Amino acid sequence: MPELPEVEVTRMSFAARIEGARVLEARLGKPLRWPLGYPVGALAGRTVRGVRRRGKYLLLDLDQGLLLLHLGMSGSLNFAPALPPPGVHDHFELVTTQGTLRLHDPRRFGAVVYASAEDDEAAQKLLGRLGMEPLTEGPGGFVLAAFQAGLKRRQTVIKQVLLAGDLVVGVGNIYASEALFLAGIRPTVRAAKLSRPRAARLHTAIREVLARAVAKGGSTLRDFSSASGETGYFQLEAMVYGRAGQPCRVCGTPIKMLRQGQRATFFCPQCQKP
DNA sequence: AGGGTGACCTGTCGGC
DNA sequence: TGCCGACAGGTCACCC
Repeated sequence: MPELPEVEVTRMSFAARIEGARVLEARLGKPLRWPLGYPVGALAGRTVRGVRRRGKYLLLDLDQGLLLLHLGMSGSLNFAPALPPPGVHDHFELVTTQGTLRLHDPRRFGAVVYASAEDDEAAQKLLGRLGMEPLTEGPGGFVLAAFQAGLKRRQTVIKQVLLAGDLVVGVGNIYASEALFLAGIRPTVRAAKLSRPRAARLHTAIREVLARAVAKGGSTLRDFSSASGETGYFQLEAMVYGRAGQPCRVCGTPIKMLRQGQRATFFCPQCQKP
């Protein structure tokens, strides 16, 4: 479910409400992708300073240390003054003075990891290799020249480079197909072979696709709901994702599907040039 | 070091 | 209706 837009929408839906809250109790359910790396009981008494996002990770800053949350493939967060009793797929809970934050994650590819600081080993193991933030402007953000240079270095197919997350973060399987469509680039082109203008168009397309999805409230196709429980955001009309065999919304040519690294890729053979 | 593959885990959907 | 395989939004450890 979550790519960058869904994670960002989730963040915005509870960041202000949890800020300043004191942790009363923390609970773990079934194991997630990694252990918390800290005694869960020791989180009681901490104060939540705020919630940031890095790639698809949410960083819950505490007055001492921080929690890194990842939603994996199937995770979602809920934050409310009171929640119903936890279900079988609720695997982490932070009860605070301002409400309870709960992670629901059937597949358990998600994670909650404690780090004493953002630059400590536990945090850097997860954040250390992440690429540029696509929605951040200026130095330290999604710098066009750095993106173009990064692409030049990669012999792999462009779709895989976008998914890898070490050049630019947050582009998942759906938005990778969508961004490449918007840029008119065939997903099978070798990254290094993209001309500078085409790379620039892709740079713009990535920002547009992600920003639009954030503005629409996180639009990934199925069952996304923000941490305030708002659901039903299916507005993103996918141009290509999941539309194999259907006519391209621009030119009418049937959309094609192929598999790259065991993941489905969709493209328009007419609009997207090799 | 970059690139490719399998692994993690559960739910859902389509076909027989 | 029941069963079974394919597939799903992510990413890492591991090989070459």
